[in-house]
Amino acid sequence: MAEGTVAADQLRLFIERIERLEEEKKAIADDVRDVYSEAKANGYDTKTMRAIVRLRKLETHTRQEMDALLETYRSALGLR
Amino acid sequence: MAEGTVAADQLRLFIERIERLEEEKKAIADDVRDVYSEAKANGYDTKTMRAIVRLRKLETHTRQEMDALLETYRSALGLR
Amino acid sequence: MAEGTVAADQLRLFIERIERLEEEKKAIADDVRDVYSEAKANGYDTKTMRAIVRLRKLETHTRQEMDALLETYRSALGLR
Amino acid sequence: MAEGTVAADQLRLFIERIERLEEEKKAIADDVRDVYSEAKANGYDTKTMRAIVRLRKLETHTRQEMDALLETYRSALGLR
DNA sequence: ACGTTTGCGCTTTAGC
DNA sequence: GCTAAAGCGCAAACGT
Repeated sequence: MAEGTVAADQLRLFIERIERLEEEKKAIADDVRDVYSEAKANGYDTKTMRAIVRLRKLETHTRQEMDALLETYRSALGLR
Repeated sequence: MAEGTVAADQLRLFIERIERLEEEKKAIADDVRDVYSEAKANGYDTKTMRAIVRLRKLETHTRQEMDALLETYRSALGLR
Repeated sequence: MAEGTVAADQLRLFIERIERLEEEKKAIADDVRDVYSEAKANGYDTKTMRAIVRLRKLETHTRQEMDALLETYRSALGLR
Repeated sequence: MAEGTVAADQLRLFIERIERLEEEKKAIADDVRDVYSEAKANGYDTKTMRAIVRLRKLETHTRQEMDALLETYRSALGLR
């Protein structure tokens, strides 16, 4: 079998793995939508919920960034 | 137990389900990145690969639209 | 003068306004780079500085998001 | 006054200069958005406009690369 | 100087 | 239909 074919097959496999993963990702995104719909059906305000999720994510990021900054300080000051 | 507490618990569960799903989604996105990295390590150009994935997605979408249109025609014409 | 020409002139003016603004934006981005360079020349660690700027921006966003969420609560509960 | 304080003050000034510049940058980005909105209100398709701006920027960039190459040749040949 | 990695801006999509 | 947020691609910045 020619080398070109091997390479083409390998590339094809990479592409297919990516496409499979992206399908999974989309499926999960749909699940998220479903949860919001279910919450809405139970009388919750989705706009508020989205704001809460966003805020909590932001707080997590801030916390992680603070830790990272501390690490950066240590490195910059040569502490260990 | 007060109704407010029940509602708060339920809301909390919805939020947690969403956050869990978003973590899964992020994990898959990371996997996609890994596949691109692996492909790059095997000598493939990731930018081109991304273009291919995008194109194939578009073609899939176009194909689905064509199928939908065909269905519409069938229904309109009473064919089955 | 034809209408088509008028429209073309108007579009051209919009495009040029945008391009002018984008040049200004780029100039400011260059200024930011210069400040980092100057700080580096004064012995400061730019990586740490960037982390600080990023953290402060994140904290500002978190604060704004908290305010927005509070507003959303008020609206959702019909408070005013 | 301690040296540490001086350094802290100087660092603080650098950070504030950067933050001020980034605010200006954001203000200009908002102006750009406004121009697109105004163009849209006048019946123009913003997506197409963005494509035009992108294309012209690319052409400018290509032109600059050509100029730079010419300069390189001049230097290499000792022409002036 | 180059390659890798991360941050930033843009585009597109989803919600209202 | 418009506004806003999420995802993606690119480019600059860091480390080797």
